[in-house]
Amino acid sequence: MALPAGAGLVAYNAAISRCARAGLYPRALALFREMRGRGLRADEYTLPPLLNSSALLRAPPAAATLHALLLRAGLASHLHVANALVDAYAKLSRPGAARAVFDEMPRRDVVTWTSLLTGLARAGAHDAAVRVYRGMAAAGVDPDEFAVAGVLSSCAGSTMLELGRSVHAAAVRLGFLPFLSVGNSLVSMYAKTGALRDARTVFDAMRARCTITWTALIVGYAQNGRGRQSLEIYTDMVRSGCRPDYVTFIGLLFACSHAGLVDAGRAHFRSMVTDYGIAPGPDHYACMVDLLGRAGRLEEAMDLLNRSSTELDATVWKALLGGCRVHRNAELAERAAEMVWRLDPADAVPYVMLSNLYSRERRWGDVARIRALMKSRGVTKEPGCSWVGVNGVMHLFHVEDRGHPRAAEIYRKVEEMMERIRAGGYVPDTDWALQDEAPDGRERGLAYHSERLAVAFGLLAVPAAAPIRVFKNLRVCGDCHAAIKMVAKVYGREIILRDANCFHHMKDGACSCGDYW
DNA sequence: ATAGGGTTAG
Repeated sequence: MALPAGAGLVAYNAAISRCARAGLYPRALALFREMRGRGLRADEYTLPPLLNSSALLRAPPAAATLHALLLRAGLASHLHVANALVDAYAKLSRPGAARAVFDEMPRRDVVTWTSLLTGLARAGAHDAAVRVYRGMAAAGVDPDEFAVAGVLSSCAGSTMLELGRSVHAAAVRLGFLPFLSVGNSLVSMYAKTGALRDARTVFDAMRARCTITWTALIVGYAQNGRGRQSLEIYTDMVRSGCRPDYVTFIGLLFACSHAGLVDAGRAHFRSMVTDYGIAPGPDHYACMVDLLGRAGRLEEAMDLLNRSSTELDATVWKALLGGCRVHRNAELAERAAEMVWRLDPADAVPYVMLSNLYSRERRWGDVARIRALMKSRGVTKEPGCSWVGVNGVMHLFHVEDRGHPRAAEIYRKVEEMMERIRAGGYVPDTDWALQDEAPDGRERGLAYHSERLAVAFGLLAVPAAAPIRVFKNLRVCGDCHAAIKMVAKVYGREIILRDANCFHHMKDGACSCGDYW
């Protein structure tokens, strides 16, 4: 089929490797079948590019077959083969399998550790990834620039600013700053942990920048409520001769969306296609729908979707659902929810969104109906939790959580907070009571949502001069948003709340998100 | 002839 009849093992290995490098993964696997058909056995040079190809093709069966084959061939203890296997499982989002291979290895090097680390990070297991980074150091393996870039990404993902700073210091010491990947992940880490000024400082100090660097900064500014500056940075990027890519436009449209810049968003969407030849993907449509939906242009959003040529995914419809919720369009919301249910039946978001919408409309019968539907379909919502870092220690809170050692004090602080903001004119909005509920499905009051507990603890434990940095795994509840904004004003504190959607820099009673989230 | 990295909305 491809190689001459007498081709030997070395010729096949070389050909397979070339294909894998060139991104011709199916061809690499086909060559392997051909090779086996001719009675040649894979060796330690054959397997790594094959494992890599099957992982990048998202072909778990192929990877599993290769795994079985290398076990039979006695190649499992070969370092490069085992590393490739760890990485393949990591790329296939199977961190458990990657870990199992890792644990069995008689010898590990920095590549082994880094493969596991990035695999965990990719699966969103950032805490585990950080533990791997520490384990590597404990095992006497020095991190290299790959490991540093990877762990910084996990610092960002788990909002560990202090750890991120210490990794930054280590990177300086080890001379890794000139590596683009390290600079890029530093920019992103600082931006994602709300330390935008530090992100900018790193960015300015970088000797070379690439599309990823600029994109990280654009997204960072947008996430921190500085959408207009994101657009200025984009202008600088283009002026500097750097070409935006698919991801850059996601960030850019996201920035337009968060800043409410409808015209700019439309223009950039067009420019992406006409100036850069990038076909809009579902991600871009989701951003555009978000942008138009926020502005109340739900019809235009639907129109855009109807004219789209790509296959739309659940995120697009969830974005539409978000717009419907804000602009209280129940009819369209139901259609959007139907689409999400079709594409991603296990997702709790449409239920929560619809339930919020109905409860704001005081349609309690529909609220009950949605809740029953969710229950009958066995869909469960991820429990909400918030955390706040004090002296490098994360304090985690759930709804009505009394597990913290200082719980009594924290609850007293919440009471005090509520009293003071009521005096300042805050009125509780009980329509949001359904946003966060205990796992047993019982409705709860608003007073002890996890974000309030975390803010109360922040008031107690964070030095007065420092901002209180609170993180939440889901979107902040609307009532908590209003309450915490007022807390920031009444207590004269800066509160930086990062939720699943964006940053909320709250100061003097205002929020950087512009009250849309 | 072989293995690992950084940016990505909701």
